Amino acid sequence: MSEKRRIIFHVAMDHFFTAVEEREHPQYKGKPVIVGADPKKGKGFVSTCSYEARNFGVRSGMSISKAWKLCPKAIYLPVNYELYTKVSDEIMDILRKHADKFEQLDIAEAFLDVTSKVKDHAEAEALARQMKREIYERERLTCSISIGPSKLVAKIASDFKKPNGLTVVKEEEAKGFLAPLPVHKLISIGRETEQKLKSIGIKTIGHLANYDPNVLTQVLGSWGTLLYLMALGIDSSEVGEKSQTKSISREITFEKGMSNFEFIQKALDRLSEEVHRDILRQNLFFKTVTVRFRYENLGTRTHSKTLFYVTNRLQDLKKMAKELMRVYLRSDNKVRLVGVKVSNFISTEKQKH
DNA sequence: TCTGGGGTCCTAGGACCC
DNA sequence: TCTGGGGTCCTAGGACCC
Repeated sequence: MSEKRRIIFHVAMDHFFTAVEEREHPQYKGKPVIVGADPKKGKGFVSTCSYEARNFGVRSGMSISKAWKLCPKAIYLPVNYELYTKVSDEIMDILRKHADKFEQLDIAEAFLDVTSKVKDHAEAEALARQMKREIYERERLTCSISIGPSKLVAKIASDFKKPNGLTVVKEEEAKGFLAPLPVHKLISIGRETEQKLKSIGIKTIGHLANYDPNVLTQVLGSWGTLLYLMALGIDSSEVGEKSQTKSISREITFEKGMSNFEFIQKALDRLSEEVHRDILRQNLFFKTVTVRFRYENLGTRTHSKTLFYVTNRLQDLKKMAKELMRVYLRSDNKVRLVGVKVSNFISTEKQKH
């Protein structure tokens, strides 16, 4: 008996933040809209931009000052997370009810396993269209859906037709579909790995798929094998709800390097308070505290300490952060960034047992 | 080219236990 | 005391993602 082929959807809302803003303010439609940091302050990033803004060369992730240079006439808006989260929750509810298994990736993206809901690709396409229709009717927003045999293929395919796109890649087409694409399209291949692969002559996913996996392992360590499988389109990872929170952190970058001990201490206190609020909200108890310093000349250092008990108390967090700072902070170098992180959680759920 | 901030996962050595 | 092997936890750093 052969395993039933999986049918996986990747759903991505089209330029989500600006689309919501345009819906709320119809007068913005057809104009370049940029959601992100305040360009007057010159610091920070473009979070999302409309297609009209993209025509000026603006991209998400770009520094806001660069966006300002490219398109000073654009409508610049701050990020209204509360609103976007509310809209996102509604959309995710629509998607969830069509899926056997559901996994939200971020505020605007999700994976669905719909294997038992459809009997072939024609039905899968019809389902995708129906979902698009429901989302549009309820929220007046469009999305792009890609259908694939795995999360890997569906996610990569979602770049192909945007906005309001629908892309299908069948299992037998997966290898050929991936082959001509550059390796960085594979998730977890960034700058570093791309360079390493380039140095042994690998530029496309097809090159990777035809390479000797032994050599890949020598160059990249144990996950060379994993990459090789990905290049062949093989990905058996399941669609599933996100696992529990592993860490909570806050950090802040100063305008200039600081050496004033008290100033840094105060910043750490404030960050600890913010982290603590999150801990209470999520009902978590932590064991490990990490502080992070970015120095002007030394790069970034992290220092952590693990308690032999769990706690959720602000005073414990502040005390540990302060201790780590006392022991490790280099007084001979100016600090550009400080951060506080807690991890090693025990949830209250588990504690009941 | 390092612009910010929030995460996840992996590696590797050392401590410690059996 | 170091002879092996295996496992887990702690700490630090790095790559990568959105």
